[in-house]
Amino acid sequence: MDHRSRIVLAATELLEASPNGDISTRGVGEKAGVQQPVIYRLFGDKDGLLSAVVDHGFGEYLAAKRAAVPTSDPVADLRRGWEEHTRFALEHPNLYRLMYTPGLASAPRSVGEAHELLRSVLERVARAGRLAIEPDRAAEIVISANSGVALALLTRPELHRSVELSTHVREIVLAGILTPEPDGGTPPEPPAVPQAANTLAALLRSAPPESFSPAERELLAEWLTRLAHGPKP
Amino acid sequence: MDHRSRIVLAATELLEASPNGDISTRGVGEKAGVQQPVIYRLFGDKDGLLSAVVDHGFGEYLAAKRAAVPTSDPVADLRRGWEEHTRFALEHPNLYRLMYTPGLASAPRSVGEAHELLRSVLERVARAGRLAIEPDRAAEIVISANSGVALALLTRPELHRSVELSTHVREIVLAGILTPEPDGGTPPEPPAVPQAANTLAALLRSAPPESFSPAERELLAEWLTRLAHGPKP
DNA sequence: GATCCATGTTAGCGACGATAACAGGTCATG
DNA sequence: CATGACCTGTTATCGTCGCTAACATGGATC
Repeated sequence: MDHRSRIVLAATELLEASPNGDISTRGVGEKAGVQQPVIYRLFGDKDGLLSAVVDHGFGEYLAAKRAAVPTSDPVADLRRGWEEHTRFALEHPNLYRLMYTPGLASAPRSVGEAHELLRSVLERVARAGRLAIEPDRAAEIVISANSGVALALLTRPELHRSVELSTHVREIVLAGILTPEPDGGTPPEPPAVPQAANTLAALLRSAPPESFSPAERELLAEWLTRLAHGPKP
Repeated sequence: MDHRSRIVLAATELLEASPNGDISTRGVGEKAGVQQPVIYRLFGDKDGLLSAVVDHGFGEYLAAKRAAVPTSDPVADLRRGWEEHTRFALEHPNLYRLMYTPGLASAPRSVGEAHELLRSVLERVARAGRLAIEPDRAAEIVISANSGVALALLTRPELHRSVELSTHVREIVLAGILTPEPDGGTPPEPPAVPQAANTLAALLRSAPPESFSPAERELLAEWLTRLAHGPKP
């Protein structure tokens, strides 16, 4: 196998296994069976190596995404792309941090490609008459929100890496950039129960009703939370 | 001045002036007129020093924010908080990256405080009847989107650090978590507990929640009528 | 006055990113 | 065939980093 490939592979494995998200060129050289200065001859400096690692790992993800994209429903493609983005971040946290966090001098090529891919999907959405704003701006909005959610899930483990938050933000953002779905008849009135339950819950939190025992208050709060979450769960 | 304060101050200045967002304990010691091991005696390790720096810088920002918050319009407060958050990130990129990027072992105290502050604003929004979802979830959504936009502005300078993108995403997110504005001549009367309970009770009568057993529904209805009758039992 | 603890200093360890200087091999050109 | 340019890899080393052990000092406590 190529020296370059062996180095990138070793660096990738070390990076994925690294607890602090960093690697050392010496460690990479040892694992790849190569002396350290070879890395500097091939990649220039450590940033070059990391860029190559990102391009390698994210390139595979991009290839898979590019191969599966052409559905007849561009909005569904957009939703799937968002979810895959989030999943990739959770599965490769160190790699993802290198891509969507300031610090790396030269932004890897893959990030630009991902942006381009998203823009092409949004172009198709626009051609289907479903996009309310220009695709460039929409791409920036989607990327910002999606990477924000992904980084938040990585940074704060108390969110228990739930994907719910990701889909929730996704739907909010899509509702903000898409035109209303052309489904037949009357547009479905948003259910008022969750909002009413939510308002009452907030009021009760600020002024606990004295006519209720603590246990009653707790049970009532639980029920209101359930109602605020909507009819499905 | 205190040794500790001098060190934090020197570290802050070095961090703000650092091109790669990193500092060295030796440089901090030299600038503060203090030997290097003093830093380790006072802060434990480098992460401790950086946490202290973040708590110092962001603490001032939080204090200013906390002092100015209590407006009568919580939604306006929410908008202003978003914009201040974005502005802080653009003005202190290195500090901001330490806070909202995975890597620091112990998340600084300030981040939790900021989250708490946002949640209290959202509680007020909910009590005004303007929040469509529960405040905890809303806080996670707002933080994710806001930090996502801020980090995107920092990471990709081709967005020319425009604040337009920030306000655009802000309005999309707010539209997704707020109830439609009660536009019209009447001032937005904040609903009281009896009224909110009455509204919810009526809604539940017209659409009984399937996730509740008949007995639960009945007890909930009783409680809501009790709340609708006012504080006197 | 002896003791102890908090604080500060000196010196140094091991690991890091990066580079200079050199060695071998390939290949086109004379 | 011989020679020099060139690509590739090695050895050795530099300066810096985070961090710590060992020692020194000063003031409070009993």
